[in-house]
Amino acid sequence: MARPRSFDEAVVVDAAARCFTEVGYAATSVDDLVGATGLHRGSLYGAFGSKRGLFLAALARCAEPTGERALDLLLVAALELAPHDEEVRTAVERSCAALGGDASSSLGRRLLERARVRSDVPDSHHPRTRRS
Amino acid sequence: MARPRSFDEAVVVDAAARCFTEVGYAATSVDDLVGATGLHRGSLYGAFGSKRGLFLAALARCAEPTGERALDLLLVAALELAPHDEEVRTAVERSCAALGGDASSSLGRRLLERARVRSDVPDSHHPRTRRS
DNA sequence: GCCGTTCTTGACTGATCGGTCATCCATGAA
DNA sequence: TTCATGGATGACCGATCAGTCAAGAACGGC
Repeated sequence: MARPRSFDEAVVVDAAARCFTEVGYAATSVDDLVGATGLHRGSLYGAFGSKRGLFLAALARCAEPTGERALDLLLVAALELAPHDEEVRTAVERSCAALGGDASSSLGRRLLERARVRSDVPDSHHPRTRRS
Repeated sequence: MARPRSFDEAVVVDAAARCFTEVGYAATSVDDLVGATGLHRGSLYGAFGSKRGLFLAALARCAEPTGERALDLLLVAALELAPHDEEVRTAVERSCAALGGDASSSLGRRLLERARVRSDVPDSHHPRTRRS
């Protein structure tokens, strides 16, 4: 009994995740999320409680981080929220464990790739090394 | 001729950098910067033009990134601004070059350290490995 | 039909945002 | 002593922020 939800939670959370990864957590406004998800503020708050709640939902969906987007969300979580948010920190820890021992280098590589910074010497470890 | 500056620009920029690294760029308000630097808004804007200008000044001071704080500022720059800000991207690139070929792993390691995420298995690669 | 429950809608709030500006003040030159 | 210059001050601005809520709508049960 009661009115059913008119949206697919997974689709909404994915749209939100796209926002968060695009410009970061703090720079994403609830109006942005409203626009991206198609939901109205009330529904968004009814379903997720807060901007942070929606972010946590998105983060929970990359417990097994696969693909760039998941890695980007992990970056945002680790840099913007984890240092001052225990719950986010725990979620990040879990995702990193799933990434294996080289989590930090995967994240570092993706960080610079996302920033479009060319600094990772692609196939040699020393600038000195010459390749034909 | 004219009134001399009453503040040391280096000190002000360092104080600002501390803010930015503490909570990130977007989450740092100009009021925070006013509080941390001791300057008034007008002076801050007179000297640096904008919040972004102050950030750029801070970033320029870690062209040779030494220490955690410089690395943290680099992280913030790379994640929050570089993807959509050409000038920041260039500055990050320069600093990364100074970091050498393992810039991405240094940043990745520091990212998780700062987030207080224990995921870098310190002296074994597999969780299976037992330690006495 | 009617009711209880849950979801939807969007107007609304007070707080805070980055940035501006008129006014005042300290200085060195004349 | 007067003046031009540029820094200091803090009140002020419109825009935007995250979050709330009263009203209406869609359902299942009866």
